Amino acid sequence: MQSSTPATRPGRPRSAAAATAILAATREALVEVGWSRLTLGDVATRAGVAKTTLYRRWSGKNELVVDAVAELFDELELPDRGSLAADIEGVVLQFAAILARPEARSGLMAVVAESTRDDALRERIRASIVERQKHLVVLGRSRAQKRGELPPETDPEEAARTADLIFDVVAGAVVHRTLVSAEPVDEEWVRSFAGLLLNGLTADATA
Amino acid sequence: MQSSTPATRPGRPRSAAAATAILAATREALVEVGWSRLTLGDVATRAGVAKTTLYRRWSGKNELVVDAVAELFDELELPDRGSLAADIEGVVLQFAAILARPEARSGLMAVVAESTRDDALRERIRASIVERQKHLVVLGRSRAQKRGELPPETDPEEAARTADLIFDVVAGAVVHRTLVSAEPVDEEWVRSFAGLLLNGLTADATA
Amino acid sequence: MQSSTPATRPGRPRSAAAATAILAATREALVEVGWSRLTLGDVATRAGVAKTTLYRRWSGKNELVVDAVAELFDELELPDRGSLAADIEGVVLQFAAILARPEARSGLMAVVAESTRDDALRERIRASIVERQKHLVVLGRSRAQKRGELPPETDPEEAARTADLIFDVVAGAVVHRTLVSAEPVDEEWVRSFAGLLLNGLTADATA
Amino acid sequence: MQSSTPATRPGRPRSAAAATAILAATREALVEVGWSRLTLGDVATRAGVAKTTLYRRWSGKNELVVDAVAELFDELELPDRGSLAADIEGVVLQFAAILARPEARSGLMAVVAESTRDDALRERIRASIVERQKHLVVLGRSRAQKRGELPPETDPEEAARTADLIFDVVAGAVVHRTLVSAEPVDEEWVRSFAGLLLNGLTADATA
DNA sequence: CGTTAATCGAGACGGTACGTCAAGTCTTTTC
DNA sequence: GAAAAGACTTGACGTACCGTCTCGATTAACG
Repeated sequence: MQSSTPATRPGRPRSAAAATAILAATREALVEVGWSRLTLGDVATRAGVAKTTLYRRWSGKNELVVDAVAELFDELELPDRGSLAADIEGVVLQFAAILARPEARSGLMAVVAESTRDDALRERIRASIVERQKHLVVLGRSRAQKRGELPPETDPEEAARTADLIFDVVAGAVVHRTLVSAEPVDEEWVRSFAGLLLNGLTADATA
Repeated sequence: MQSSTPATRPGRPRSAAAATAILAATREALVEVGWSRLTLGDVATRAGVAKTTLYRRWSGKNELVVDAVAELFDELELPDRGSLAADIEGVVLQFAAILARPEARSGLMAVVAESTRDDALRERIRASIVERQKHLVVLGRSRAQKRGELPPETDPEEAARTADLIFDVVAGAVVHRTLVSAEPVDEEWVRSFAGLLLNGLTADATA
Repeated sequence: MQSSTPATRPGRPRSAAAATAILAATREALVEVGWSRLTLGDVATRAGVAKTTLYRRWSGKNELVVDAVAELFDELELPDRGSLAADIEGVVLQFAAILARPEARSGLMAVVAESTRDDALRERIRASIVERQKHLVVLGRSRAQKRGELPPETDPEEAARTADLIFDVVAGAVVHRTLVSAEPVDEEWVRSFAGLLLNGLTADATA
Repeated sequence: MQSSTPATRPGRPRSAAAATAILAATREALVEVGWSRLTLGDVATRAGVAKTTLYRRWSGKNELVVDAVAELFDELELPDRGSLAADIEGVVLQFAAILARPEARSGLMAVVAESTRDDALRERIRASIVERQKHLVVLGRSRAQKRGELPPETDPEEAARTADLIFDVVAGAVVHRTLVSAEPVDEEWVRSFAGLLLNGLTADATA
């Protein structure tokens, strides 16, 4: 039944603590020196681990940082705030808060940049970060539909396309505001943005 | 008065052709090897120039790539297509076409990533790329106002904030769709996105 | 009396075959990759043995190779060819034949080199290789004395010194010819060398 | 006429001081840590030079050590001591004195060992060390011939073969005595050895 | 028309990090 | 308790670029 992961392999098992320490050390190094000056040797030292141990588990800097950053986004959640507008504002603020942390800022765009020439890396980003958070959009919509704020979807394919569009707009806008425009994602901006998005969605539905 | 750019400095003047050749070589290298494998030595060789010459004019890889990529975005323009929706769709498609080119994909996100820890670099990006294209938003809006599609703005400060918001939403969404989701910005997606944006803007205005 | 090899010790007994396999694997590896690229991990793999087993019996590469090479020199013997000249020529040719084998060439000088900074290793080489073959000189001399080719020795201490000298001259000349000058030890050279040595010894004796 | 070595090549010329410092540092390191623990990084540090500078000029540890050791043997000379016996004893003592120095002991046998699997290295050793010192044999012989201690040679090819034989015997015996037998090359041993050699040569000539 | 001074090419330089490899140890389960 | 298996720490490897430097050789404007 569990044959894919044999109960016990021969030889000394991999230290479970090492992975944790390495990812934490990676984030620590991202905070202190940023992506481009981050070296795997330094990460290994910080984690109290040999460089070879690190290379045994990750194929390089890119993959390591994706995993280290992905854990940050697992904090995101969507508490029910009573209205679609409030839910959007809430999750946007959470997202912005994560992006404000230097370990995310430094690493995220860098691996996205690298992924433009590395399909495996892009897939890893998609699987570890993007897809893992996309459920928030689906959850928010279904709540809004229950509340009657949005009409029930008819075509499931169309629904998936819209979810993707919303995700691109929300994530893209917040990232661009934060990293490119370098302006704060404060309550005022979030209200404007959520208003724009909400009107777009509801008007769009009736159009 | 001529102190800012002295008419003639003593000594041999800098070769005008060199700068052009270097920027072209940079884009060529970006296409072939991407950002992370791009080396200034290679760029110099491609440009038929000594490394010294390159360093005399740019302080490093980041600054060089910003300049090389910035030129790409100067192609953007906003021909009058008769309606706000058509104008938005047109410029989004143009923007997506540039982002589809490997010299832009590889370089743009990378320098943005670097800029999270380098204020001078971020300012250079803002000045060379972001601000230089933001006029498109202003131009589009004023056209739409003339056509009566959008109400005239009352508060100029509010107008500037809205222009920034629109820019972040448009640029962010297209970049995210292209580089993170890695899905094509085709006519269907553009229509959906422009619809969302347009409804958001007009409904927002009347709300 | 059985204390040296207790009939049954607790636990799994050491495999007797392992030592043989390891030494053979060492020689095999010496032939294929030479001393400097020989790794204990590779030897263990070739011998079908875990690295741990190897380290349990030898303290390192040097000791292992000394043992592996020493076995080669046990082939040397001194059949009675009827005259001192013929005996010298015979043993020199045998010695040269062993030195011509890659497992000896690669390993022998390397461990000698290491032994210049490792007294224990030098002693191991002396005991395993040098002293074990020095009896050939003594045997050859006593035969020549019986034949009347050499006068009987008077001072046993002087006799030991002369034996050492002969050994150094013979072994040194052959090694130097083979490994440094990289010229073949063919019959012509052996005849010249044996002639030189024989004249030196007999003239020296009468002088 | 001097086109083989162009007067000035383009680019920054190589530092002359670097080569000197590197070879001296190599010998220093040989003394302190020996061959097997000698690392090129350490040599570079000791020489106050970057590792790359070292690799730009030598292809590896072997070649570097050959050059470093070769310089030691340039001290050898053959002052006229009045008789062939005295000349031999003198040069043997000089040779032994060099071999007694740890920088020679550690390095010499090691590169010879390596050369058993590297033809280019063996050739380098031959050219830098062996051939460069072989003239001592030729010089000693011609002096002895002038003195009437040795008959004039008739066949030049035979003369060359004999010179090679003598070199192998002398160098081989001293090296073996010093490094393998690990016994001192003192005046007593040298007298015995020179006697053996001298008798062998003169008797050989009359045989 | 010959200074003069900054440019240009070339390439060596001191560094830093790379990703790999082997050494020798330690921690598992199996025999 | 020895053995096979393999993860572990350590440290050197040889390479690639970095950004700086030192050369001789141009190349203009200025005197």
